[in-house]
Amino acid sequence: MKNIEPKLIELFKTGYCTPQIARIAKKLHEPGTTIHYNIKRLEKEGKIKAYGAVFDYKKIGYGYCVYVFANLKSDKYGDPEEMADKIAKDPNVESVDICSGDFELILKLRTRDVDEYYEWVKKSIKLYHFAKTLSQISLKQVKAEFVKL
Amino acid sequence: MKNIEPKLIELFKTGYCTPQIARIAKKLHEPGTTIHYNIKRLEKEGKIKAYGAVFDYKKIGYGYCVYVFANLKSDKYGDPEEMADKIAKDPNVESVDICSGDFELILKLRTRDVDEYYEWVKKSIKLYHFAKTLSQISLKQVKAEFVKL
DNA sequence: TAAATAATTGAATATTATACGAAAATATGA
DNA sequence: TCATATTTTCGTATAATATTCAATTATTTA
Repeated sequence: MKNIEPKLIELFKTGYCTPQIARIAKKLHEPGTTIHYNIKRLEKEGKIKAYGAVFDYKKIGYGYCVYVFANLKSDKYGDPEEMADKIAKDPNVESVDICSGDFELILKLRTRDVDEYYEWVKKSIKLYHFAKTLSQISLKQVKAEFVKL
Repeated sequence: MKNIEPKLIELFKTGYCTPQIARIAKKLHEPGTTIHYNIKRLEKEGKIKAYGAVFDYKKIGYGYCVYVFANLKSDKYGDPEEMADKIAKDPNVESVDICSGDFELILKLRTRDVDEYYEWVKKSIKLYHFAKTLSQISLKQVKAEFVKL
């Protein structure tokens, strides 16, 4: 068939969704126009970055979830933001945080399985100038993106 | 005024949003009804758990972000899922993962500031039977929930 | 290969978001 | 304090959108 599913999943990761004003209006017992006004303000102020879907990652072939703690090589050590921005573009990376302590970066990574994870690590050591990484594999994802799984 | 904003933020954390079928149809050059059908199937199969918003957490008063690694006390050590489920209900907790290694649990926590974080820790040690915790404070959130911040 | 099941699609309908304007509430400044 | 400006609320009208339905086509199953 047309196999629209993967395209939808890609679009829904960070967008192509919108608030249900009518439902919210009923729920909060306020006029729809008032809800509309308040939402538009939230968006204009930049408080809302995007509307998207939360998936059952196991069911869409991203069941393998790893937290990666990374050190950058000395040439990039002083400027973790440059690498962080580059890593943020990686479609397998759900989150990127810059930290103090033993590691400069904390990543949350989603892949299909161990094999894909291994491929990712090999690629990333070069690409992102990792000096050392420590990984913590999630045995069970109980909650993600504020949604109970 | 009515101060609808906090209510909206609460609703948008895990729901009250919906796909934009018309926009997707245009983007993918497919009929709206086909898009509709495929989305409904994704939902029925449980591949999509929810539609919600991603925020600029700093702007909505949740700018302090901490990764918490936790050990459970011996009485709960053998059954981390029970505690994980309880922690998952915590509105400050964005994610909960059960892990192997030095710590059983990895949490991602969002609070207004250090003070609120400290209050959370004090509460949680008792409430969630933590034996030991290690915290990693995010200095800068570069990406979260697949959205570049 | 026949029958059953699943997926695509257009037309009709129901629902929903949005634009607009008026009124109310709040903030600002002398 | 009062007048004025700005922000927020909200009803009505309209535009846009999702959804239902039924027919057609494609795919799977036996």
